Amino acid sequence: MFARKGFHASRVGDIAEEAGVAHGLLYHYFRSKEEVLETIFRETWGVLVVETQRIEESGGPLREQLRRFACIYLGSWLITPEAICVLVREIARSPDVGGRVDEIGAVFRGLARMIAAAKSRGEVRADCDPVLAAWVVYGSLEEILTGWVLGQLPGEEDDVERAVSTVVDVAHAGLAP
Amino acid sequence: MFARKGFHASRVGDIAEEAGVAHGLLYHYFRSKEEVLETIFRETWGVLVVETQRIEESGGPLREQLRRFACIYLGSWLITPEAICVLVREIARSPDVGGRVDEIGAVFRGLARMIAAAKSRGEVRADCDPVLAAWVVYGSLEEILTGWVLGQLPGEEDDVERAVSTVVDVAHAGLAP
Amino acid sequence: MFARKGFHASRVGDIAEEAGVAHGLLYHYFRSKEEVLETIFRETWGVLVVETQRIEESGGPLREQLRRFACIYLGSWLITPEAICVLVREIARSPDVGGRVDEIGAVFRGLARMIAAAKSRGEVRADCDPVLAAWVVYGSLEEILTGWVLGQLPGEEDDVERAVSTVVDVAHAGLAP
Amino acid sequence: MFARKGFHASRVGDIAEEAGVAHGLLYHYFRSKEEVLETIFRETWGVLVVETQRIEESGGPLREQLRRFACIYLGSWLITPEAICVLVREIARSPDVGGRVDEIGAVFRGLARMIAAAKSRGEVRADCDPVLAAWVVYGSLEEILTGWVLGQLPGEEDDVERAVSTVVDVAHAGLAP
DNA sequence: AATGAATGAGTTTTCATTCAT
DNA sequence: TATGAATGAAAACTCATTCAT
Repeated sequence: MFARKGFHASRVGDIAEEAGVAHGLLYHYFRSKEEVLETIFRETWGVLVVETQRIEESGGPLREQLRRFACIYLGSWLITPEAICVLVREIARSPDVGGRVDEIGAVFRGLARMIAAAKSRGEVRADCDPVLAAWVVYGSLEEILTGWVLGQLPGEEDDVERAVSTVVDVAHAGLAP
Repeated sequence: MFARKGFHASRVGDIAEEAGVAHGLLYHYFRSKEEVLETIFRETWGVLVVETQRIEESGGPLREQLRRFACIYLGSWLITPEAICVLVREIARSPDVGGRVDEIGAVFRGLARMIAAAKSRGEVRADCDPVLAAWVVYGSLEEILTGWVLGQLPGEEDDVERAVSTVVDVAHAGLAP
Repeated sequence: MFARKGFHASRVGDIAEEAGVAHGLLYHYFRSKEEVLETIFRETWGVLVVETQRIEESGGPLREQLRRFACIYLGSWLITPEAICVLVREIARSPDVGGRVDEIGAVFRGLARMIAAAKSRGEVRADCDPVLAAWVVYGSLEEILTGWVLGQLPGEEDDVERAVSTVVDVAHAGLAP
Repeated sequence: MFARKGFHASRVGDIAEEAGVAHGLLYHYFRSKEEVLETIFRETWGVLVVETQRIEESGGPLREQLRRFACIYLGSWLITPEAICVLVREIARSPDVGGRVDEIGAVFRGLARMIAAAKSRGEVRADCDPVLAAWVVYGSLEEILTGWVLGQLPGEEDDVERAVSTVVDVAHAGLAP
């Protein structure tokens, strides 16, 4: 529902109808409509957080890490496009991100640490701020997701692969000394 | 109002109060609350569209064009931060972008044309898709704006300059052959 | 405006626009929108009141009086159809007739007196209540006007003549001893 | 509520209060305030339509049919005076009859057919147009209802009987050859 | 006489949420 | 678990009316 109509335009009744239950029942499982969104966010984003950690911990050359990160991130479009819709449109920049900023930050910080580590290994230019670089890389990925969500960019399986390569190529070459 | 509380949380009465008039008067000048947002979008985005065109037409090396583009785009944060807030949070990815997708697309297409032209001049790698590259570059910029809007990234004058340099460096090096 | 859209659906601005002036000017000539309706009523109805009095005073056989009454009443459709629209739809039975009931009553009482007088001359059945009869006659006329107003009955010039004859014939024969 | 204050002056809250529920509940059962009126109309008018058909089908001399019609019609004043108020004041001639004109027309056409049939049996004058005659008869009835609704005419039980007799006498004698 | 910006009371309608069953 | 009638706060929007100019 949220993916299709957006959070505000989706009525609790719509959600319940989609689920095939009476709307009252929704309140057995969620405290509020907001909590439904919250749940979608946590379930979707949680995966990305965990994967990001795993990538960070597993080490390896930056290029490889970036590739795995981009794969997870952009690849989720093929697995759960509706969740990505909600993430992109309702969460990432909503005026209510407030409460979620920490969990989102976790991914950013992980990415920044990877870049910082790579920098200390000499894989990244000395004049490059890892934090800013993390935002640049993340922004590239999110924008491409947005293009898919809005139907502005073709988002079939091989488009996803091409997008991964493009982002990784640009980011890697862009950061390299 | 929209910058501070978001579109949905802003009541028409709030807007009118901020403007120091009765809420009824708002309907002399705008057909609806939605149209107020629409107007903010057009006035803010229009500038970017025009500037993008100008940059495209003036030619020059890609690096220079990217720098000017990033300056305009990120620089607007220092000039009209509230308009940027609204752009980032209420417009770029709202479920109602629908009607505005064309005007937004104009900037993307301009950027893509610049990259394509540079590619034909040999300034860009042969295996690089200008359209995807445009999304990558644009995403980098918008994400940084988002960081500022959400207060996650310091956005003072010299931060802006650094951001411009970072994005331009990464993009240029990332796209170069 | 009232004839076309009805009192409630007509905005003061519509009326002013139709008149080719700014809506503020309306309040130089009328105290309120309601007073515009009031004025239409008085100007239209006043004629009928006067004519009814004249018919009553001039005497003559009932049939002749009925004919003149029906002519005035139904004939006004050809002269001022819009005023009749307003009369039929906005005034005669509106929940606000309250204040106008007296002026409307004047016509009814005149008609009833004519019938009573005719009865005393032996032109009307002895078991006939002149007041009820007046309502019957008046109702016949108003219903036909209504038919024209609603476009349910053809209301061209000769239809009006036929209607006059029909009502007069039925009423006269219906009341005669 | 509508009978007492009229459609426009009745607020949704009034109706709900009268019904002893919260105003929001009204929208569970009706799509809008307008639909409440619509429902009253259908429920009230439907009875008259059915009865009119029955009278038409049962045949018999015109005088008898007119009497039954008048009884149903005027008699409803004693049974559901409030519904009649609404019918007379809010529906019969409102600027929005538009959508109801067909259902109202059904009664008119039935009445006209009865008169036409009587004419073919020689019970009605040859120069009488059944359609116009139907409007005349119907108008007589509705005007008397209006008199009761507006409190201009006494509407007790025996007044109703007298009114029936008066209308039937006038109509029958008025139409007879 | 004329304008139209400005006012703000008033009204319908929506919809998340509750809760008796 | 499950229902859906019931609630009522909230909000957008309308429009008659005023009044400075």
